[in-house]
Amino acid sequence: MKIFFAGNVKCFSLRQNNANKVPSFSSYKNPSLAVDVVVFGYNDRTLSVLLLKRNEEPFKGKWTLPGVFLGMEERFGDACSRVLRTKLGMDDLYTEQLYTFDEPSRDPRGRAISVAYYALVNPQRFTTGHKSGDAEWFPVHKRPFLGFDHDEIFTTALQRLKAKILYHPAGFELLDELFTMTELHELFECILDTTIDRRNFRRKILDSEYVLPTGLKREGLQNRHPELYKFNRRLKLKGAGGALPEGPIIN
Amino acid sequence: MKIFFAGNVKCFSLRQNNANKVPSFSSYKNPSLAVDVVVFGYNDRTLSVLLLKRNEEPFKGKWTLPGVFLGMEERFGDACSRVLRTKLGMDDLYTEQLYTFDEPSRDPRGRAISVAYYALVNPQRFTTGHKSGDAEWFPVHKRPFLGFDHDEIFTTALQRLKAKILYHPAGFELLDELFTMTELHELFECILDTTIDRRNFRRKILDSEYVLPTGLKREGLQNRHPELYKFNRRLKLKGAGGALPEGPIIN
DNA sequence: TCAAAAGTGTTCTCGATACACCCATGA
DNA sequence: TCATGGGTGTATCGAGAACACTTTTGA
Repeated sequence: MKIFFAGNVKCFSLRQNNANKVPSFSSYKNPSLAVDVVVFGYNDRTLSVLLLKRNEEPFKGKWTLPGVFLGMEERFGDACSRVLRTKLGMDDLYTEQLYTFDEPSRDPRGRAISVAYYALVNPQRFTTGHKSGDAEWFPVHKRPFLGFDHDEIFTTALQRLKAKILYHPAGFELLDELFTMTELHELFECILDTTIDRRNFRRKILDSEYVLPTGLKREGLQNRHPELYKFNRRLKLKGAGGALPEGPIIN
Repeated sequence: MKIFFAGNVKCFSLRQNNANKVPSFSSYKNPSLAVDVVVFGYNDRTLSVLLLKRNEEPFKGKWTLPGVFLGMEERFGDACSRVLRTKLGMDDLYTEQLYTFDEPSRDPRGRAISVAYYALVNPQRFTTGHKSGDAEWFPVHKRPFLGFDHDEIFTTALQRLKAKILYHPAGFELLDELFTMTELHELFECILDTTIDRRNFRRKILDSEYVLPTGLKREGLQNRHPELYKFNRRLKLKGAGGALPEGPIIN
């Protein structure tokens, strides 16, 4: 076994492999790896985040983001899905890698690196079936202080979400399969924390190809029955490497 | 010592600490951690990337991004700076965390996770003093195929850079302290790989507060001496959490 | 018949685009 | 004096912002 850069312990070591000339790592003395997930939900005209109450030290009794430690053969994205499935009973969510947090003192137990993800979910899809009874939705503006560095992670996620929905049809993941134009409008106003002219918003969305009319109407309300739309999942995204649409969804 | 989630090896373990009730990690059997850096340089109207030729297996003889393994107490951002300083003799560059790459087979030696950064540099600042003689600039459109998953990392970085310079005054880091409007114009055309009307670009930049006139002129050319500008480093960034200016720098 | 929300249309303005022209310099 | 790039001005067009009116529904 050989440690490179003598005098400064590195996060790897090499073993010579006899079969071929490619050496291989011996996994040894590396920081712990974790995934933390900012789960955003939208319901009742409110953007919320799902938090777990810790029942172990450190930060026992504090609210934190759900997370897990990475499996030795596992990918971060899979660990993220595992958090959602195991701890929250959620499947098939929109998820995106956010940022990697590595402040050495972020976990008092020792060096732990967290690759943060965020997920978008329509909470009505998962009203029952939490595996963990300690999970609770908090409106983003009324959330408690979080343990670890999770306040920073959350803030980064919210900032990313705000920037994202302007250029990418991710926001639709927060709504039901069918939704009215007013519901979509309120969602954008809520996430961006601003007001948008209702009529200009409608025209902008309809002129784009993000949304398809269904001919159905939402009934049972006290007023005129609004038309129901659905997200156009066959939309071809243009722009930088197919990652972005041609222009902003709204301004 | 106790391994949680028995039957599925996790990337951490806990030791009870007797002094208080906070357990601590024993660093053990975790994937190797590395930092890889996409160094962008702009010179002679060309955007280039700095690559290193490997003289060890795996990928011996192939070009790769410069990188290092993370020190046990080191932060990724510091490791990134260490790459630039130690391997390339560069200091004080604009750097930004890009993405974390974790494909299990990305390194044939074993599980290795790479947190990728990109850096912007004016190559003329570092024409001499490479610590490594195997470093070479390649125009981004004439680069060779890279070892490991570094083609994917590079592509992600270029995509990010293109999106970034539209909304954030990062591009200035690629130019000299003083630059002409034409040089700035050519930089944007080069990175975005498009043509921009020279006169509209000038007005847009001057109407913004990204650039300050110096009263100096670039002399020694064969034509009219163009005015020199400098980047306005006291610019207050507005928008989402101070991360973004009010609107796009150009469209 | 009335309140409340949904749906449609019009005007105005500002910024982006597409241009043409003059100026300064060294060869 | 001329080629070359630098600097300035202007007309046009379209998208976005501001805003008013009609329609549908249940109470």
